Amino acid sequence: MVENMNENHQEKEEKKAGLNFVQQIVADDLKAGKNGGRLNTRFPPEPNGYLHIGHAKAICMDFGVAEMFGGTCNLRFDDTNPAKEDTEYEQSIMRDIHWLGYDWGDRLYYASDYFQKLYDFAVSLIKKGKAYVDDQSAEEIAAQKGTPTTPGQASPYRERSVAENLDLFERMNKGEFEEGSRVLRAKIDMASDNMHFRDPIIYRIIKRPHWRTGEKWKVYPMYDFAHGQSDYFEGVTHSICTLEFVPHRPLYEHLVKELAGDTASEYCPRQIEFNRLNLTYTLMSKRKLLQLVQENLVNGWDDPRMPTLCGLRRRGYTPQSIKNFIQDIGYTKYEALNDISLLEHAIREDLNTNATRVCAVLDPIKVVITNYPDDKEEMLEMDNNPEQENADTHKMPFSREIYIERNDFMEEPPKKFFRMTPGKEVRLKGGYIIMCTGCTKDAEGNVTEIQCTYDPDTLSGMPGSNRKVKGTLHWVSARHCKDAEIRLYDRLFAVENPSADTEHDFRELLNPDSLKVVNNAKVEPWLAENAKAEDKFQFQRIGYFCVDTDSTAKHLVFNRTIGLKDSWAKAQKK
RNA sequence: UGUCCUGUGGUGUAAUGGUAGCACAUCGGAUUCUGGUUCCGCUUGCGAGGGUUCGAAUCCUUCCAGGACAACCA
Repeated sequence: MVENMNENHQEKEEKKAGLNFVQQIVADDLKAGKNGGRLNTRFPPEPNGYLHIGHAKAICMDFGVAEMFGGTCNLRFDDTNPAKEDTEYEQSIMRDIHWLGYDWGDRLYYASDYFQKLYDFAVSLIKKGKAYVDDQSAEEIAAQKGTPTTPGQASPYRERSVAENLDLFERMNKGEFEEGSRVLRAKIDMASDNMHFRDPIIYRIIKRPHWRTGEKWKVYPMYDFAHGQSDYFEGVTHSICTLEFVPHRPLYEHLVKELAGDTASEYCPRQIEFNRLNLTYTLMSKRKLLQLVQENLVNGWDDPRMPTLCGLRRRGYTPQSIKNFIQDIGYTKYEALNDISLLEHAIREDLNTNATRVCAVLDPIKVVITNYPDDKEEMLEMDNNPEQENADTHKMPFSREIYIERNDFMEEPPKKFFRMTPGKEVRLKGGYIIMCTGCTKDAEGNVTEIQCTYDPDTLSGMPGSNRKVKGTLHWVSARHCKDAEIRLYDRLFAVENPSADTEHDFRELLNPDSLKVVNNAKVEPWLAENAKAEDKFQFQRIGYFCVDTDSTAKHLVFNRTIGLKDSWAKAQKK
């Protein structure tokens, strides 16, 4: 009995220890019965751009914590700025969330659905003398705001009468005034230590149709006047966001309390902030990513070099690898810079167990097996995946002439070169052991062809194949192979932390070698029939590759997701 | 020089007053029909000082360092 209790106690301790700080807060709130013991989170993107891996971190938190504790998660489009938003982004956001494997069910919301309620709330604040219309320009208002160390000054319009404020705000929304000529401000405290309390602007005029509400509104609420209230309207209990909103939290709470009034003790949403995702050799700034797209420095939002979810998808990243990576880096309040090798490890790990093995030669050189009959061909059995117990096999043709990788041959090799060189044997993956007998060179001394002989008793699977041979090469049959275009992607930026470099424009820091196109690669013929867009393969001894959306049976296109680790290349660099 | 937040190996992250652990990276070695995978091992850490305590990464305090905040963006 005592032992049991100890075990139970330990289990609880361990469970708590495994939770990140947000999950612990949620667990504590649930245990304390806050908000009736409910858990409701929300993921609130503004539909003004494509989601990137930083958003994936938020999605995994918002949907993940709801999943973990049996709560629900709303998808709410924070569409309070018609100047920047569009349904194109809305659609891509929904697709990417689904791709990651999360679903909001029937809990799809839009801040624009609350425009009337928010307007009414603003009117009620005016009536209570807690909001006023300011006729000053943006510059004047900014000048009066003070600095973090010096208090602000009151606007000359701060003490306008309720009647005048009501009248002006109504007319602002009728379109009687130009954009920028008037704003509605909450009257709070121009001397507050928190800049967000110095009479924040809560409504501005935007005379542009909203993608959902059309011409109905001429005034639109600011983030601070929409977010907390939207959470409140939806019954959100935990409003989880990133660290830059920490200084907004007091205002969030201030306005929610104002809205809830006496009922705030029964239900009140709570904002919790975690660190955003920063990755080496890339950027998360939506503005800068947009610039790369607009200036054609990359080929669109889904360029495989982009940290966007559609880019990562096209690059060959799997949802599971992204989730695993996010799990690995964790959630804290420390603004970390995560090494991209963690992401690379996550996708290698996933693809190692799941990607089908094939042969592809990126830089082909012809090898003639001089003692193999010209009219003969064999279909060899190739393992699809040695990491899986019951993986299938597929056939690959072998014939007298094959291609191997140019750098798998050296006439005068360095030490520990376990590849093809005159007088030495190597094994052809899944095929015969062959011995190099010589090579042909052109006038400049470049090798144009290699000659070998094969040992007929050494086909894979036959008893004679058990001989120890140091090197194993990938290859394709010259007569049967297909041409392919291979896009070799590398890190987008040449420097570890492009955001930290204040001396250079970020565009100067791009990696000039982030894309290399190989047009004359040779791949085994099985791929021509079996490679569909987004399929993932391991090109043996090279790396992981994904069929591009541009690919067709006639013109195969593969994207390199990530290379295999290469300890030989690494050793050569030393 | 205001308010708030944050400092644990190279990077990221555990620890909930009780042996500083894990992952990635690095470097060795073993295995291997992928120089991959797998396996084994090494190196490297609590920002600094003071205090409370039998005992401090953890609590208090001072200092140091980094970051956020002054959009009619979210």
